[in-house]
Amino acid sequence: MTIKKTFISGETDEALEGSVMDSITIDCVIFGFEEGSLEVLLVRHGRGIREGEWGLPGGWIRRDESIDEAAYRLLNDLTGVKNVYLEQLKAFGDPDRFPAGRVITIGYYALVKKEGNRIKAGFTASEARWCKIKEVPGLIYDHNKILNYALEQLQSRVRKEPIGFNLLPSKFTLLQLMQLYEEILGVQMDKPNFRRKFLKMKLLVDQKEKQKDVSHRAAKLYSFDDDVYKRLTQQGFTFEF
Amino acid sequence: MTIKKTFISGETDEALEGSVMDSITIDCVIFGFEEGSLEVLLVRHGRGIREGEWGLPGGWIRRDESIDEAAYRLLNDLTGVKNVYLEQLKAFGDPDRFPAGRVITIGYYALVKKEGNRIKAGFTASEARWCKIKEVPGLIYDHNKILNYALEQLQSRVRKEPIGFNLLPSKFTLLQLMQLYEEILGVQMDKPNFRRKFLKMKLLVDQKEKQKDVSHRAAKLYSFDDDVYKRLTQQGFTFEF
DNA sequence: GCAAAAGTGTTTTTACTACACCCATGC
DNA sequence: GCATGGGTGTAGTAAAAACACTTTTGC
Repeated sequence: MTIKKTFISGETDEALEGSVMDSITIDCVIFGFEEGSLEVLLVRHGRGIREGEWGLPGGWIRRDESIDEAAYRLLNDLTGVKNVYLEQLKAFGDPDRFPAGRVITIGYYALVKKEGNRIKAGFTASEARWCKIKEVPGLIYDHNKILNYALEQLQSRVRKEPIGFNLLPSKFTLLQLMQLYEEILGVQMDKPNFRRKFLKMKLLVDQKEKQKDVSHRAAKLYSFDDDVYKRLTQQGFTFEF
Repeated sequence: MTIKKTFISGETDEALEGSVMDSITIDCVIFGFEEGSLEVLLVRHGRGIREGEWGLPGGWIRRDESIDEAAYRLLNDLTGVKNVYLEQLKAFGDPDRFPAGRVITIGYYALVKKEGNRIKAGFTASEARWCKIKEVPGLIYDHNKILNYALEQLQSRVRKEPIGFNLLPSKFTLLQLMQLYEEILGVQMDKPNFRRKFLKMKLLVDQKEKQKDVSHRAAKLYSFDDDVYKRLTQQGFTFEF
């Protein structure tokens, strides 16, 4: 049984045949954060029965690249962004998850800064759009299942590793950071307590700058520095929220 | 490129050809706990260049079963035990991880109660043995990498879900439970504080029984009941250690 | 002055830690 | 009696939660 190797990517069958692995794909949950809402990047299905329906961006794995490299390549093709946080979720492989044959997919999730970075959805043949996490429609195949798993993983990770910053602009206020945590974890937090808890970690770098053009007292801007985090980690610090 | 579909399992090539998926395998980290030590089940490699070396048990995925089912089947074939805790880790897919061709493997880890359950290592062609986690030798392919990942996952999970019980006899003492946590997490704990913290959760079922034939005061026996946990969870309880 | 968010101070409650100490059992 | 692990009590410390309050800025 040979499966036509196009379903999301716009590359041609001929270019793919033989150069990629059989029966294994990658699907990627790309998270963004804008105006207080967590969002995910969806693409419209190009061909086949499910044409017009939305799904997660995905593609095939080349024979000479690792699965991490494949995920990174696909992500870069779709969004044009580099240096994003990318991590594997796990493999999804129910026998009937893909109608045209037995295909196992390896799920990934990525966190991207949306500041300025307009996604270049036009790179592939498919249309792409950001969708608020609470408004995600029914997706093709088992993509809702993959998305839910990605959300759980994000909720779990964000409390144990300082990865939330990957969704914020490089300079951000403490309130933005708190709202990000509130949105991801689905909880309400106390502003004063959040400030103290985060500042006590000495993890944030004071940018000696303030917000501009806001109709209230301007907040200090901070940034996250991975070197600072590494230094603290070596001193025995463990991030936990 | 066709890869001979035998490397750990003793099944014949002929029986496998066509019935299983290409280029995707499963490898399973099976944890046990005995005499205060965490152990892992290793099998001796049957054929090929690496003959005689040790590795993780693994096998192929049939075209009509899910990957979870495949892992469960392989686990049952090797150990004979059922109703074990089994969870996927992730996919491992460096291009050169498997010398005879491009094969992606999906890692699983299992927790088994060793009480009485002698493993039936003879079921497959390979020899099998339990190995203390601190004495694991160099393994074939990337199996040490998979094992390390499994250990990290176990350490992470055991603090957030009550899964440690799957490694203990169905009736156990609080000290046994504490030693299990000490061994898995690699820390020393305070006995009185451990007792209180665990008992306060109201998660353990008092078996109204005591140890016998011990040369010290006999300890109460407890058991873990999944229904009790579910009930507590519904009431808003979240396990955390 | 008012609204809106920034930022500080303080009190209360809760959880964690580190011990000291008594209990039961086999040898 | 003593070694071994079972089990309880308690004081001190640190963290988390709740909430009142002051500050800055644009309109």
